[in-house]
Formats: sequence, structure tokens, C-alpha cells
Amino acid sequence: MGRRFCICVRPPRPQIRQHTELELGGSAMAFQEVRPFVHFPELEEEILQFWRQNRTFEKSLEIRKDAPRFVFYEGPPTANGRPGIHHVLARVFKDLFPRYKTMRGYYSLRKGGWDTHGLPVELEVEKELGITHKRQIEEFGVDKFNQLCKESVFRYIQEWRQMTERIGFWIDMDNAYVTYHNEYIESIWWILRQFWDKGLLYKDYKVVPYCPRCGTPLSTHEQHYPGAIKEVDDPSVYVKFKVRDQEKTFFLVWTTTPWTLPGNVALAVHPEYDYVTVEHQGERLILAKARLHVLDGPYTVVEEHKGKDLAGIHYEPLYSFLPVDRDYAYVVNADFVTLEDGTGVVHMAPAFGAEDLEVGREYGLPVLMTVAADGTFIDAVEPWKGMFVKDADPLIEEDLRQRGLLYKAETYRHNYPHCWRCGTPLLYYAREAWYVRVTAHKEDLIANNEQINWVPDHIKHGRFGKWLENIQDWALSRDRYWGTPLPIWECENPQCKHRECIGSVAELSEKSGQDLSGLDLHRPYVDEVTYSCPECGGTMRRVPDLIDVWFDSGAMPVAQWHYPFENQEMFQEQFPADFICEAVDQTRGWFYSLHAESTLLFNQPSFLNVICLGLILDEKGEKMSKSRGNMVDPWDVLNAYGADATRWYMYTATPPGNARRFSLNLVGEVVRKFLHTLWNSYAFFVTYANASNWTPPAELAERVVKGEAPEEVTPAAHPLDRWILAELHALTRDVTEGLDAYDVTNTGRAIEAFVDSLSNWYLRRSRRRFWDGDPAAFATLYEVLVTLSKLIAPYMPFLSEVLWQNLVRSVALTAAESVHLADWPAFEPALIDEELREDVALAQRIVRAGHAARQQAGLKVRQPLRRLVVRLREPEERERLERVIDQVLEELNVKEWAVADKVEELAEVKVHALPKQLGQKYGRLYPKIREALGQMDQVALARKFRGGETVPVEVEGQVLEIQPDEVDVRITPRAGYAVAESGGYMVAVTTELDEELKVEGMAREFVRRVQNLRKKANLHVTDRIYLYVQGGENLRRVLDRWGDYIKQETLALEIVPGVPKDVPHDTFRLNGEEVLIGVERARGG
RNA sequence: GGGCCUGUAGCUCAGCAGGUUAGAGCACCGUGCUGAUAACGCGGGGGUCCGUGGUUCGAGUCCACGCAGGCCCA
Repeated sequence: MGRRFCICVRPPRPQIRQHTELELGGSAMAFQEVRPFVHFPELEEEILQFWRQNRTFEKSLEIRKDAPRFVFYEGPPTANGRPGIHHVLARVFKDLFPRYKTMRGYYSLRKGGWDTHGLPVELEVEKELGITHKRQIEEFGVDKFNQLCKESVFRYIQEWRQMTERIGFWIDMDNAYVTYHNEYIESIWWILRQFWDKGLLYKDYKVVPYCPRCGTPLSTHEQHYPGAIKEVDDPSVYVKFKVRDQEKTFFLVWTTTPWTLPGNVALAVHPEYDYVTVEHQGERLILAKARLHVLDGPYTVVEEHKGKDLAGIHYEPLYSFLPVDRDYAYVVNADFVTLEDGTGVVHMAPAFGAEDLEVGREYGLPVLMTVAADGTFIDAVEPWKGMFVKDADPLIEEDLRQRGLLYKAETYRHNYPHCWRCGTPLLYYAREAWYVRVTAHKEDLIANNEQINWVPDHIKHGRFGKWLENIQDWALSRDRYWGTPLPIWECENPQCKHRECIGSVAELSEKSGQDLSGLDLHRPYVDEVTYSCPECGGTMRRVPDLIDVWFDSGAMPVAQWHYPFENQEMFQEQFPADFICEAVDQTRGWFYSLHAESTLLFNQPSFLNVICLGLILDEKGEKMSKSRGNMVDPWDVLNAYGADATRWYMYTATPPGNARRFSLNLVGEVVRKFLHTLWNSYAFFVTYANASNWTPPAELAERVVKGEAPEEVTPAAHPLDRWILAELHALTRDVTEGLDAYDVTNTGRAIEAFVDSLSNWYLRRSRRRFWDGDPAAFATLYEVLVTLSKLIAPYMPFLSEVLWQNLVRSVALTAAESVHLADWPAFEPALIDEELREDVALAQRIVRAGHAARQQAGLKVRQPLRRLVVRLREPEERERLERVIDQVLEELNVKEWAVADKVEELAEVKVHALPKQLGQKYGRLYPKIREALGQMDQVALARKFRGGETVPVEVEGQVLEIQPDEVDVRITPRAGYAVAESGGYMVAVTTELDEELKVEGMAREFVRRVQNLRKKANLHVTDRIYLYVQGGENLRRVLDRWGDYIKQETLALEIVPGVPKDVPHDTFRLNGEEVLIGVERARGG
């Protein structure tokens, strides 16, 4: 064993003694101690409590009472289902901008809203009642039914409230608008009346996709709901229509809907196509020439015709269940006829097809309504009356077969729309309906769209713009019970049919001569109000229609204030919205209904900025749906990682318009990567500020808390401080500008990058200064963290509040009570030292390469090395490097440095022809130049270019003068050297170790072992120790030379030879030699 | 059938007035550092940049046609 040593005790460093004494004196710490392992959900619950108790949200409105308005509209959700993760997505995006704008000095009223009407609500209630048909609702009682609907729509409101509060979405749900309220409905009536007066409401037949079970047409929106299109087998029948007055001659017609045949009134052919009459199986059949292959067996063409020559030929109707008072059952010409399937001869039933109806109108054909509203044949269709039409298909086939009119019957597999709720196949069905003549204002809609900022911007002229280009009139009517009644009263007298649109309850009261101020404006009550017709004295009765619920939601700018009956100023002030945000499926939904209604009413857009969110997918990129069972319950995420992490993921994972994958794991990554890094930086500050008893000087606190940039720009003295402040102000600038442009994702990512720099460069490099209690370092980090707490406030309202409360409120009681009541930080361009930022970027790059070089040589960072050699890209960079070389040397643990001149000694040199310069200059000669240069002596070539010389190169017989700035001299590290390269910079370190370096390396290794042991022994950071050692020659040399250093680093009062059995101890090898160490806490310092 | 979007490493995403050898993070393997850090550094494996044509000296980037997925509309 080695000899034993006794080393004199030297006093520890003054700062440490000082704060130790203060702690012993019982002085209170300025900042609350920070738990290093934080559970964010718990912390967030505390913050929620804090906001509740202090009414922070309300205060954030009060303090901006007189400020300019930032208007946000809540797109109303329906609370009759549980909130899902996609609702969380929308709500966190909605929340960000009002918070941001409040800090920027705006007043942002956030009125909540609930969408309460509509078929989905009715269907839920039907399900509970065990009802399967509309008739049963009437039997049950519309009043009772609607009452149940009303009760059901807020079934999950508690869950909505809890989720909303938990994610930190600040919105006034106590004063939310509710679409079923009388006031809301009355405002809609007012809107409709405006439209009526402008001639924008009309009634017309229209063939609509219709669900016979639900008894209602489906909006185009509903029609393409997920799962609505199903592949089904339908009949595919070829029917023979006998030509009148011609023996054994038939039109051959194909249809997939035999049930529409009783409604047939015409056959259509394309005027320009070729048709033929063929002899086939003893009959004559007429069909398109291009479709002859549908015939089974041989045929002979006997005649050819153009489609237009067939027009007007009459045939014998298949059925005559309904009386017809005009000419029909003849061939018409129509351009929509195709030769893609069937026979080129199309059966026309205007009651059951949009094109059929259109052509029927053109020719004055009758509409044979053979089907009742419930999808069954009417009584007049004797053989199949009361039967659901699709069920009758085979019977109709059989009937035709027996009459010899069926050519053949097959089945046909195709996609067919079904009711998205009940799964019933839809019928195309002509109904009378009310329309809004949106097409009359198409140009205005398009022009007003130009004023809207869409995020992502492609929606503006893409999906939304294209939709406006192809706009159709808005089918308002819904034949249901729970919704806003269409306020049109009609005279019962069939000769009169006088109609009036009622625009207010007062107007209705006046007309009906009764006080209706207490009337529930829903069915059935509103239907009971009648009055006498001003034209004929008959009874005016409301039409049965309800209106599309999208109209409800689009009316919210007006109806949420019961405008114009009340709140005129409020409406003026809160219209239009500065910002709205929903998922992209609202393009044709809410975004459109808002836009259409405000354009038709006021000829201006109702929102100026809109964020259009993409869908949420599961971890595998599949759509989340109940049926797939891959739904993520928001509470799982919130409970596991908290709201801030969830929010942050939503903001930064992917741009808002993209579809995004979502899973618990992905949020967990955010916590580990970002939240913990930020948290640890904060915990680091608090720990050391308290240890040094540092509190912000009044002046600093006041300025930083207010978020003001310094009045006088006096750059911090320490380059690291100057640097992180430059980065901070650049960040503040970028985030401010980004958020002003509604860019959430890139601003969030910039914050992430900043926090990474803060933790992994600024703090790591500044540890010693904090350990030493350097007030400048504390002041800098304080400013950074306080400013950061404000910058992240709109994104992570909870964590930002935690930081604010501890960093600001605990030392500056006059500061805003909450970070959300604070002002957004200003930035000072003069502090954004771009030179310095680039300096540090260079240092980081060299350090990275230097680490790589060490790694290659197997030289750990603790082992000091003699010399670093750097090859820069530009000679001018030398100055830059000189400014940061101290940091580089310290990071890399190297003693001296040099800039390489003769690179080729360390690495292979290759001259690289720059494509940008040479390619543009010489075009197609570029590859040859490259080749020619490659064949020359690279070392000589490199020297010439380095020296600024021009080099002649011969290519295809011509001599080109290649300039030095047209090439790049590249180096590839030569084997055997500790050399690394990064982006054109080359960094080499010397690898040979002299005695001095070896001993120093061992000293550092020794210190590290002691520190580990301290940690293992659960000693406090500031505890003094006695350090016991036992070892050999290596240890002796280390202690001789580095004893003071070791004591200083390990807070050892004394280094004592020999290790007692009862103290924490450890053994390790110091350069191959066994060493035993032990530590013991020194009592009383 | 039409419109719009998306397609880059196993996963999440960057990339671009067309220009050197396509990047980061996560995950994996190795290694190093660490008395703030559940972190970090370095290295490694891992890419037909959806495909095919075209424009160009040069295409992940521009054009055309496809394919796949998604949303919306017929």
C-alpha cells in the first residue's frame, strides 16, 4: 500500500461559507424550494385552484375593460356526447390567441356557446325511448319529445366543463349562448326575415337524398359522413319498354332501382350518340350501339339512328297507377346520358332523380309521386302498397318477368349512400323545400373571402374558395321536431296560399292578437299560433319545416347577443371576429354558414383570421373512431402528463392544418424532452439563488416583471450573459411576430430550441458562476426565466404560472398577481447581437467536432490535452474564433490552440468544384470541370486556391480560369489523427500525453469519484467533508500537485490518509492503481 | 367522377428563389460527461426523399402522369 498523507486544512471558498452561515442563522429563503422530480398534473391542479380562488380569468378581462377589442367566436360544440381528444385539440388552439392578445393589451371577451338542435339529438332520444319511427314521436307527443331533447343536450355538460377547465381553456361558459333559447331563435327569425325581404328565400321541388326512416332529407354534409357510403348489392335489371304501334319492338333500358319504374314518365337518350335496332331472340330491341355487348347471344343490326332521331317516339308505360293529365311516356334527349354502363337508354322518374326532375321540367313531364314520405309505396300502387320500396324490388322484377318485359336481371355491386345515423339506404326523392338563394351573392361571398386570413393558407383559394365557386342554394328545410322552426306562415286556403315571414315574436303577437312573449318558440307550441290571412281571411298556419342546424351556428354572431332586439352596442363591438378556429371539416359547415349569413346580411366577412385544424389520427395514423376502438380518452393523457404537455404537443408536433398522430407516448416525449429541461433550468436557478441568498435588485425586478426592455442598452459584461440575452430578445421578437401572424407551430418550436440552448449551453457553461454566486449570472438567468414564463404563458398557462408565482410574486409583491395578467414582454433590437450569436454558433460547432475527435482517439474529456488545431472555412473567421476560443478550450479541456495552415498534414485534401457558382457560370461544362479538377494534384491545387490564385483548367479544348471562390477545399481526416470535421470545419487534437497532463487527468478523475461518493452518501451540496484516502504512487502525485484543487472541488476540510471502516467509501482504479476513498460530513463546518 | 391536402430514417417532423455528401428529435446499439437535469455530448446502424416520365450541367425541391392515405364535394 502507498504512504499516508496529511494535508493542511485551508478555508473553503468565501461565498459558500457565507451562505452557509446565513442558512444556519435561520434566514428565510427568497424563492420556494423546487422539487426536482415534478409531477405536472398535480402542479396543474394547484394552479387551477389558484385561478379559481383569485378569479384570475375574470380579472384578465377586468384589467382590459377599456382596451381595444380582440374578438373571438366559440364554434359551439354539442354537449350531448363526451368530449374527445379532438375537442381538446380545438380548444387549446382556441385558447392560445385570446391569452396572447390579452397580454398584448387587448380585451378578449370569450363567450361560450352550445349547439343544441338537430337530428343527432333527436336520434339519441329516440334510441332511449326505443322509438324507431317518426310516427311514434307524434304519438309520444312532440312537446314531451322536445322536452327530452332539451334535457339531453346538456347531459355531458359537466364533463365538458371539467375538460375545458382542466386544459386551461378560458371561456365564459356561464354566459354561453344556447341555440335553443328563445332569444337565439328570435334573432334567427330576424335574419330569415331580412332574407325574405331581400327575396332570398324561396320554395321549390328538389330531389334530395332522403332517409325514409328518419323522414328527413340529409344535408350534403351528412351524406358523406364516415361510414355513410357502403358497398351494396343492388338489382341490375334490363327492362323492355314496348314501342307504341310497333310489333315486338322495345327500348332496352337498364336500371338499378326497379322501385322507381312505377314513377317512370319518359326515356332519355343522348342526341349525338349512335343507337341501333337489332333483331334478337325474335324481337327488336333499341339500344346504344356502343352497348350492344350487354345482349346475351347473337343479334342482327337492322337499323341505325342518332339519338336525336329517336326523340318523341312514344312507348307503352309499364304501369299506370297514377292518373296523368298530359302527354308522357316518350323519348327525350338529354346530355347526361353516358355509354359507361346500361344500354344508353335511361329511364326517367322525376320524383326520384335530380336529373330526371330537371329534364322533366324542361319537357313539362308529370311528377309521379308513387312513394310516401316513409319510403313505402302509396296505396295507389296497389300490388305493393305499404311495402318499403327496396323490399319491393324483387317483386317488381317478378311482375315484369311474368309480363315478358324483363330482359334479364342480375345484381350489381356498387357504393351507395346510407343514412349516417341509422344505416338505412337513402332514396333520391323530390320534396318541397325552402331554399336560401345564396347563389345570388356568389360574387360577394368570393370577395369577402379575400379579406380572411386562412391558416393554412391553401384553404382560402383551395377547399373553401372552390366551394364558393361552385356554390349552390342552401336547402334550409328539415322535416323534424327539435330545431329552429322556419317562421313562415301560410294561408290554408288552397286558392290563396298567401305567405308571410315573421321576423320577431312581437310581430307574431301583433298578428295573432295575443301576448306571445312567454311562448316557447319550438314545436309544437309555435305551430299552434295562427292568425287570419290578410288577403282572404283564411287561417295563416306555420309551415311545418325546421331549419338546418348549420344555419343556427352561422347565426351566432348575431344571435348570441339577441341582436337586434338587445345588445346593439355589444354586437357592433363584437363583430366581426378577429379569430376563430375549428377543424377542417367545418369548411363547409360552420365556416361556411358564418360566411354565408354575414355576407347576405351585412356583405362582410364575420371572421378575419381562422385556423383550420386537421384531423386527429391514432398512433398508427388511422382515424380515431368509436368503431375502431382506438379513441384516446383525454383524461388518460391529462392525468398522466398534464394539460401543458398535451397543449405543447398539439401546438408543436405538426402544423395545425395537417392530420396529426396522437398517443400517450408522444405526449410523454414532450414531457421528457421539453418540460423537464425547462423545469430543471428553473429548479437550478432556485436552488442556487437560494444558496447564494440572491434576490433580484429592485430595479431589475421592476423592469423584468413589467416586461420592458432596458431603457438604456448596456450590454451585460459577461459574453455568455450577453449571448443568452441576445437569444432571448431574438426569441421574443420571433415569437411576437410569429403569433401576430397566427403561427403557433414555428413559434413553439423556437421556444423549444431556446430552452435547449439555455439548458445545454448557457447553464452548463455557467455552472461555476452560479456556484460562485455571481450576481450578474443570477440577474441574467432571472431575466431569462421571467421573460420565458411570459412567452410560454399562452402555450402552457400552468407551468408559466408556476414560474411566475415563484420567481416574481415571491419577491415582487406589486407585480401582476398572475402571469396572465402581465404584459407581454418587449424586445430590444439593440440587444440582439447577431455577431455574438454567430460567434457562439461557431463555438458550438467546433466543440461538437472536437468532442468527435476526442471520441475517435478514445480520449475522455476529463483528460486534458495539449493542443487543438482548427481549420476554418474562411480566413476571416479567425477573429470570430478568437472571441470564443476560451469557451472552446474549456469545453474540450485543451490547453492551447492553433489555426491550421498546412491542413494536408492532418488530413487529405480535395478540391471540390462548387456547383452553384460553376454550374451557373459554365452550365453543361460543369461536370467536366469537376472531373478535370479532380485529376489534378490536390495538394498543389489547394495551395494555389488558398493563396487566392486563379487556376487554368482545360476543358473541351478551352482554358477556363477557375476562381478561388468557385471551389471549396475539403478535408477528409487522415487515419491515425484525432481529427473530425463538421460542415467544412476541421478540428484536430494532439493525442500524446505528458506527465503533467496525465496527473491533471487523474486529478479530475479522482474528483469525479469523490463527487459520486458524496452523492451516494446523500450529502448536501454544501456539506463540508473529511476526505479519507488510501492509495499508491499515482494518488501521491495527484495529491501533491492538485490537493488544493481537490479540496476546493469536493469541499473537503482535510484530506486524511487511511479510510475508517464506518464511513461511506468506494474503491476504483486510478490509472491502473487501486485507490480507496471515504467521506465523512464535517460537523459545524 | 371532381377539388384540396398529405406522402422524406422504425416513429414524430424539418428541409427548398433547384446547388456540395438529405437533416433533427425519439427509439436501438456503443461510448463519454455529470453535485441542476428522468438530462446532455459524441459515434454507429437505419433513407429507391411514394412511383414513372420530363425540364436542367444538376431535382427531395419545378412540370406532367400515376399510386397510396385523408378530408370535402358530385
